[in-house]
Parts: sequence; C-alpha cells; structure tokens
Amino acid sequence: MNDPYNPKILEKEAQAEWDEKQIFDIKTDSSKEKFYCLSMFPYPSGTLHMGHVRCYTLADVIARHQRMLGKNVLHPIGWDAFGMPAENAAIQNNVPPTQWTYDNIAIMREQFKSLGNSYNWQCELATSDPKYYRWEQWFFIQLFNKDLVYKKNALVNWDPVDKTVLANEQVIDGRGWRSGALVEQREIAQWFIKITAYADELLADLDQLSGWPEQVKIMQRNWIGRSEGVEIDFTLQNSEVPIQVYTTRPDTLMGATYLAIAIDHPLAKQAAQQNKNIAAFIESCRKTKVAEAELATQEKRGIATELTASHPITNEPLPIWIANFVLMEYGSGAVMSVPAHDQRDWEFAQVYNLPIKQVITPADGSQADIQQSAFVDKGLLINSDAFDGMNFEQAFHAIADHLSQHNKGSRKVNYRLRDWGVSRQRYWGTPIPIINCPQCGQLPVPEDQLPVVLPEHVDFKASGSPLMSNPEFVNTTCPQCQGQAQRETDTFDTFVESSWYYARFPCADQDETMFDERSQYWLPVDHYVGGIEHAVLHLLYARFFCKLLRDAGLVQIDEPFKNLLTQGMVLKDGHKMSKSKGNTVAPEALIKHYGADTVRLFTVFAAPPDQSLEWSDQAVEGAYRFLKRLWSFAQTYTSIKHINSVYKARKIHSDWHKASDPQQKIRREIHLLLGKACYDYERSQFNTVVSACMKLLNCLQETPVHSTDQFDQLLTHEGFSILLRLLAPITPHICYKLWDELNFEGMVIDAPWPQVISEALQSDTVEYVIQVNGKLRGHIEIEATTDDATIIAQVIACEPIQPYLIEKEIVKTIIIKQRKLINLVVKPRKDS
RNA sequence: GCCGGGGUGGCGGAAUUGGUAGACGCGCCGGAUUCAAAAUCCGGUGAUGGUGACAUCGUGUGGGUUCAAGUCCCACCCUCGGUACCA
Repeated sequence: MNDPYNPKILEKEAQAEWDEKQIFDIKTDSSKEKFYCLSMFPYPSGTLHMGHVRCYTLADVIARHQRMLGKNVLHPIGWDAFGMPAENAAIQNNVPPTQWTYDNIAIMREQFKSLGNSYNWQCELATSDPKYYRWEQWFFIQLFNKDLVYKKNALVNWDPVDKTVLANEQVIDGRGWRSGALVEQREIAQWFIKITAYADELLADLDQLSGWPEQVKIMQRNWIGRSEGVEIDFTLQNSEVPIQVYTTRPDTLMGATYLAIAIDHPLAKQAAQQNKNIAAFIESCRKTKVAEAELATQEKRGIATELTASHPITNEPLPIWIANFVLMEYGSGAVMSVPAHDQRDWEFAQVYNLPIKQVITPADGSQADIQQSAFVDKGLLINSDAFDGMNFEQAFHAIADHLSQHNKGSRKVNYRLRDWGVSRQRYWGTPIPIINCPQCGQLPVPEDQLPVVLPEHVDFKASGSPLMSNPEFVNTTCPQCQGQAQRETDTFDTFVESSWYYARFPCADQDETMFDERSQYWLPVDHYVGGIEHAVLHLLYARFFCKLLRDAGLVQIDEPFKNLLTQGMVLKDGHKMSKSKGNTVAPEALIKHYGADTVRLFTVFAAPPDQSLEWSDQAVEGAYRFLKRLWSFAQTYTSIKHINSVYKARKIHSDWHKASDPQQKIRREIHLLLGKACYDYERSQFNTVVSACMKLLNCLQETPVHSTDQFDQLLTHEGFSILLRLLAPITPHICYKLWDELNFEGMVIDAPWPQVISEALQSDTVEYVIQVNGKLRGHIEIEATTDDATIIAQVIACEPIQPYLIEKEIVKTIIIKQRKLINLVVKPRKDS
C-alpha cells in the first residue's frame, strides 16, 4: 500500500482472487432477483479491437452494477464463430478455418480475461461447435415441417472469373475483389424462412419494448414497412393473365400513363426472348451488384416493350416499360406509373417523353406546377371523372370499391420486409440439413442423423462451394427411398446462429434438448449491449427467432431483450477503426502499459455509450492519472484504516448535526454527487458517472489531511466508501484492492450499493438565479421557506440587479421557477 | 436514393429534458518542486473590446415560437451507421 500504483501486479492479484473464490460462477439463488446481462458475442477475428473493448466494458459495468444492487447476475460470453474471414484466411494462408478460428478464440479469451470482465466462463460456447449447431439444424427441420421455410430462386452476385458467389462486401466498384471481373446478377435456388408471416407481430410488439432506444424501434418499424394500399389488375392485351400492381396511392390511378416492370418480371423475361434489344438492356442492367443502395442511386433507365395494358377504369391503353429501378422483391415487381404525382415516375417520363397527366390538385386551392416537378402531396382529385373533388381518403375507398366490384383489384396490406434468405454458398457455416433425392425431392435429414457435421478436410482451391466438391459429404442415401441422394451443400447465413444463442447460454452443456429449465429461468435477457450497426438485421432476426421458438414451445417469452443499449462506433481521426484504414489501436498493448482499469475508465468516460467515441491517447493518460490520484489519496488517508475499524458498524454519527457548516456543505455535496451518479447508472450514462466520481474525489480532498476531528474522519470514511463503490463496476481491480487495504468490510463487489441520505441533502437556503429580460444578472440566497411575494421583494431590492432597473425601466412581468430562477421582464418607460 | 443518429471552446464531452451554456477531463499558459527532466502539486484558460469593474457576441446554416431555445417548430448543409450475402 506504500508502493506507487502498480496495476500490473494489482490486477493479476485481484483476478486470481476472483477466480479462486469463484465469485462469478452461476448460482441459483431464489432469494434474489435474476438479471441476465448479455453483450453481442464477438466474431473471433484475431485479436480484440477497441470496439470490442467498448462493448464488453459497458456490459461488464452493467453486470457488476446490477450485482452490487443485489441481483443474481448471469453474464456469459461466447463466439460467433462461423463467417467469411475464416474461409478467406484458409484460402490465403492454407490454414483450416477450424484451426484459425479456435486459435483466435484462444487469444481473445485471454484478452477478455485480462480486462477483468465478470464472465460466467462455464457458459462459453462457439457456434461452430457441432454441439451448438446441431440444435440449429434440428430447429430448421421443425420449421420445415411446419411449412415455415421454402426454396425459391433469388439473385446473387456472381464472379464470372472465380466462378463464385460474392458477398456485397466483396464487390468493389462493381468488380469481384479478387478477380477484378465485373460482377453479374445470377439467379440461384435458395432457402427462405417466412419472416413475413410474423411481420405484424414483429411490428406490434415493438410497442412493448419500453427499454429499447426509440431510434432502433423506428428503424425496425420502417424496415418492416407496413403499408395499406390496393392491388390492381391491369388486363394485358393478347393475354388472359392480368399484370398485378400494388399502390398506396390508388387516388392517383386516373393519372397512370404507363406501367413499369422489373427486369426479373416474367413478362420482361418473355419480352427478352422475342426482342434482342430488350435482352441486351436486361443484360446490361444485370452488371451491377445486388444491393438496394446500388439500385436506388444508379441512373434510371428503361426500355419500352411491345406490350400494352388496359387501364382498369378507362380501358385506355397503357404502354409497359421495363425499368431498372423497379424491385422484383417488393410487391409484385410491377408498378403503375403516375408521373404527375411521383417524382421518380416524373423523371422517368421526362427522359422517355411519356405523357404526364395531373389528377391531384392542392387542397388549399393553390396551383401545382407539374412542369417543374411531380406534385406528391395528397390533395383533391381532378381530371378523374366520377372521382373528381374527392380527397385522398374518399378517393382511396371509392376507387378501391370500384375496382373490387369490377373484379379488377382489392385492398391489400403490404410489407417492405422480405422473407429471410438463409442459404450461403460457403463452407464455414452450419450445413443446411436437407437431402435432395432425385425421386423424393427435398427431405429433411432424419433427426437421429443430426448433427450434419461440417467435414474438416475440404479443397478451397476448387471452384464453387468447397462442400460441393467433397463427394463424401455430398453423397448420401435418401431417408425415404434409400436411393442415391445428395446433401444440400449450402450453409446457413451466420445471422441464424446469432438469432438464438442468447437462449442457449444458460444450458450450453445440454446434449438432450435445445433448451432446458435453466434457459427458462434466465430468459429474457434483461440488458443487451451491442453496436448500433445491428439495429435492424440482427436484432430483428433475433426477435423473429424468439417468436418461432415460442410457437414451437421451446421458450415462454415473446421478446428476447428487455432493455437494449446500442453503443456507438470507436473512431480515430473521424473514421471507424479498421485494418484497411490502418488506424487501429490494439487494446492489448494499452492494457500492458496502463492496466485494464485505465482502459476501462477511458472507454467509459470518453463518450456517452450510445454515441461514437473518438480515440485519444492523451485522454487515456488522463484516465491513468485519475487512478493514480485515487491511489495516492488512499495512501494519504491510511488513517481511515483505523477509523474504519472504529466506525465499521456506525455509518452515520448521531451527533452529525453538530458538525461545522463547511463539513455539512461537503457532506451535502457528496450526497448530491451520489444521487447524480445513481441516476446516471440507471439511465446508462456512464461517462457522467465517472465525472461525478472525479468531482467526488476533488471534494474529498478538501477535507484537511490527517484531521483528528471526528466529523472530518466521518466524512472521509463515508465519502471514500461511496466513491469506491460507485467506481467498482467501472474500475473493479483498483476498487477491490483499496476496499480491502482500507479495512472496509468484505469485498467491494459484495458491498451494498450506497444510498443517498436525505438528511445530508437538507439545506436552509436556496440559491436563485436572477435574470433581467432572460439575461443572467445575478444570484441571491433566499431562505427555503420564503413565499413568492417576499422572494420578489428581495430580488427587486437586491444589489446586483439595481443597474438594470433604474429610471428607464419598468417591470412588466415576473417569472418564477420555484427553487431555481426568477426572470424580471422589463421595458423602457415611455417618457424616457 | 431511402431509413436512423450526430454537429456545443484548441480536443472529448456536460447541461436531471424549455430556465445560470461550456460541468468533468484532455491540451495549452503561468507558478511551485528539481542540478535538469519526467512525475506530482497550485493557479488560469469560449471569442471580441476594455488597464479595469464590465460590455457585446456565442451551441452546423437560415427563419420561427417563447418572458426564456443547445433543447421546440420549418427549411437546408455537412458527417456517421444501416440498406437484406461484412459481422
């Protein structure tokens, strides 16, 4: 304790002590409320980066805080172990993905341990472990049997040189990242899970997630994109089958001047067979990657077909165009184009000289200039025969009714959300447990043959998926006819594994069932921590899976994550840290140099959790300095070691009211700061918790060193015990050590959370801010019990504001904000 | 393009949600200590004008509401995340 602060030794000792006492082992304790704290498990990419450190520190702060609040805490960690990087490493360095992945896990596990996180290591799991993914395969088969999965064609990025499917990330400026070849869209058969069957529930249940950030809920709502509209049948000349179009603006139907269909629409494909120009156009549109951002920003192009549709009301002929901006995945892959009232249609009509017919006019009687741009607001109908004069609502219903009466359309709820394509043409993932039999079709692998294990030795050099070129894996027998059959060689999207891991942690060792009673006890996750980049995909899939699991009777909850903390990015020089930008900071070196507590303190203090964090070497130094100050302060006050023995049982001295004014003031300040810190813990704003702790230390340092005054000693005792407990979740090692050294009772992590003592906060006077015309002009100390009239009298009489009231000013209004502020609204005298 | 964040001193950020803008920390400046440096400690630090008390301006830009706006409303700019095969 006389030595300088030495985190290297101190932290190792603390961690060894926690290990030895097994304080983070899971305990079933019915006397305590359970609290499941979870951080999004990492992909084992090699070593921890600062983004990891931030996420896992925040989660650890929450877990330790909840534990100190008296809860029984589960705080597991595992590995999202399947993914592309392992496969890439295998190709580049000739290392098997299994080895690469498990080597990385070993490194990162040690790094996690050096951070001192309070994990339940018994729960550790890796998704690449057959013991894990066998339940995923099993569950997929349950979904298959319930008709919740299906196979259909979907587009992928195709590298014509490497002859592989590319991820969007692997397409750089329209070219394959390795071959440099221009990518093409290609249709292949893939498995889908029917998330759209749950669209309504996924949308509705967002309302019950009061512990989620509003922005995440809004993003999910928009992603699901429920809309109410009308599906309209446009009859096709020379065809029995009508072309279906979905619109949310049936009121503009009379202004439709052409139809636009996606390049993948069956009619477009048909047209391409008969017309070389159309075929060439479609071919040229395919030379782009499959990404919404790409489609939405590219130049809008189209080509006319020889097809014509009839307007469902007027029977006017409408030309059909093929356009690169119409999405096959949304609606029916065809839209009615109303250039007067849709900006995209308007621009398209300008380029291709298509007619623009105005049918909506502003409701306020003004004129819309549709020569300049589309008028997209809702308004009153014109040029629409029987519907003229109607507003949006009236027209919506009148036109919808008209169409359904004539069998030409009906009201329809539509979603932007699409079914989840889970097939990946890759090796390092969970094999999809399906057998394709030439006689019997697609059959699930019998449950007693699970898991379908990923073969270890495969050829990464062969084209296509490595599994496809592995005959021992591919060839099997049909479970139905016992004939020759082939296994599915695609693997699952890795989002499938991360959609249910939270429920598996409590029973990771369970080989008999997917989940057991331990999962039921711990679920739902009480606080989930992870990056904002997962706001939609992962968090929506995980919610979806929870509902699938519930409907299969496997869990008893509707939603998996009660509270959500989405942490921001870690940036350096304004950019996301990444190897490619060369701006990474390795946490390992920092931990070696400063210790884990400093790294933890910095990441917590530097920014509010939900916002991006700008890296600063100097601020790390500052965090270190604070811990050194804390350490040397404790050394100065080794006298409280003695006091703590004396005061152990007596937290509050009954004679406290006899303490001096300065002493009372310091104690008041301590408890105000404690209140602030507790409030900020509750709202997960940990950066200001640290700030309050720094102020608290500054405040304690105002008490004379080695004072023999009993009240000074009491202040030091109480203040320091509060400070150590407030800091313990953030910098657990130094707090553990100091608590022990200074003879406080037990371990700090087992100490009761400090409580604000209202008696300490009491004050006889209130300081009011005085404003004149909203500008700060002074302060006044007023007895707390004073009534408003007296307060006003005192304020008007008080010295500092006199210059603002003399002669030319008269008081017009007085605003009083109780216990806070008085604003005198004054104006010049008329005669001055 | 679309959806969602963010923009406050030299820097990270604070402002208990409409009530003292800049807490806390970093950096910088000055001082103490030291042979010297590091470390540590003390003081100062939004801008402009003034010797000074003080005054005026000031939260991305432009408008608006209000006794009072970083906070609410309208329009815009920049930037970050997501955009369904990165995880």
